[in-house]
Amino acid sequence: MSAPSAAATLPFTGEFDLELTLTCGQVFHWRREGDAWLGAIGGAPCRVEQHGRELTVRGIAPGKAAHYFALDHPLDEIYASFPRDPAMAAALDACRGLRIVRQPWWECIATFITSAQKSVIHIAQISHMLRERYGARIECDFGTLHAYPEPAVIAALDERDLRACALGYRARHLLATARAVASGTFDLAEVAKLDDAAAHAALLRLAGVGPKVAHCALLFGFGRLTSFPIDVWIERILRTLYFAGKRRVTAKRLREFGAGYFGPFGGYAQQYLFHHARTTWPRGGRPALRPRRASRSAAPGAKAA
DNA sequence: CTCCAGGTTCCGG
DNA sequence: CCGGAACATGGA
Repeated sequence: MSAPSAAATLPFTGEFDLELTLTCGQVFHWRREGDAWLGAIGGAPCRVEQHGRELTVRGIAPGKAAHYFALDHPLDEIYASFPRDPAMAAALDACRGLRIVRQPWWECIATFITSAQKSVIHIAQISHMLRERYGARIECDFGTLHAYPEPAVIAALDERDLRACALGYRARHLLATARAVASGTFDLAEVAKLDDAAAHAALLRLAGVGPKVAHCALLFGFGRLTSFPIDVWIERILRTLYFAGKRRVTAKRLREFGAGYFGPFGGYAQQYLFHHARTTWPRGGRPALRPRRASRSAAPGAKAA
């Protein structure tokens, strides 16, 4: 029952960079096929393609795609809210058009539980393996996709099944959280009703969800754009660029700084800083002493409005 | 081989 | 509240 899907054009105001949005480390299952990107949005298939300001989607209702890609986020206002400092300016310059998408709650939480101490590419491998083995198959005219496995499906598995997906010690956490959600002991819809602080506190009750993963879930799943996840990269960035020379900067201090300095859209600022550093700093992490000047500065402006 | 990866949990000061 | 150790696995 896969009728050829019609292509729809998604209008958007401001800037949008599809590739950046899908490869910046907020979501891990999209795959490139030629000029297009294929991925499931919840249980719906999506094929999306961008050529400049022309954004076309197939397989899913245009409105749902627009919501997922957060084409309504006011990027101009968001950028204007960023602090004006050299590090932020460089990150913004490198990441214009990156949007924080609205991931389904469960798959966002589950994915970030599996992300602990894993590289971005490995997180993607785990996500694909879980989807292919246990997720619902989605047949469509541009191929076969896989939804993220429902809580009840994972809840019914054995821990060894999950370890076979390269989850390591995270298997126990994902299993326990899946069971809590599947049984109704933990209600994600209730979390969505809470304010940021209460929602964060509630998520901490889930196995494998600590402060960082809870912030990722709030930012990438629940649309709480102020959430400021602090991972190893952000910690390096803050210590190196914002607390240079200061010794014994406590984790608490970094949290407070991150939650305040970057403003009401701190989550956006965080993602821009994260992606910029991760793609320009050497692995293991310090900025190049002589930051390589952007050799070609023409590209970013070309597709921008 | 060693080091590191979008951390969390548990345990002693 | 803070610092350390254990926890799995694969890529660079």
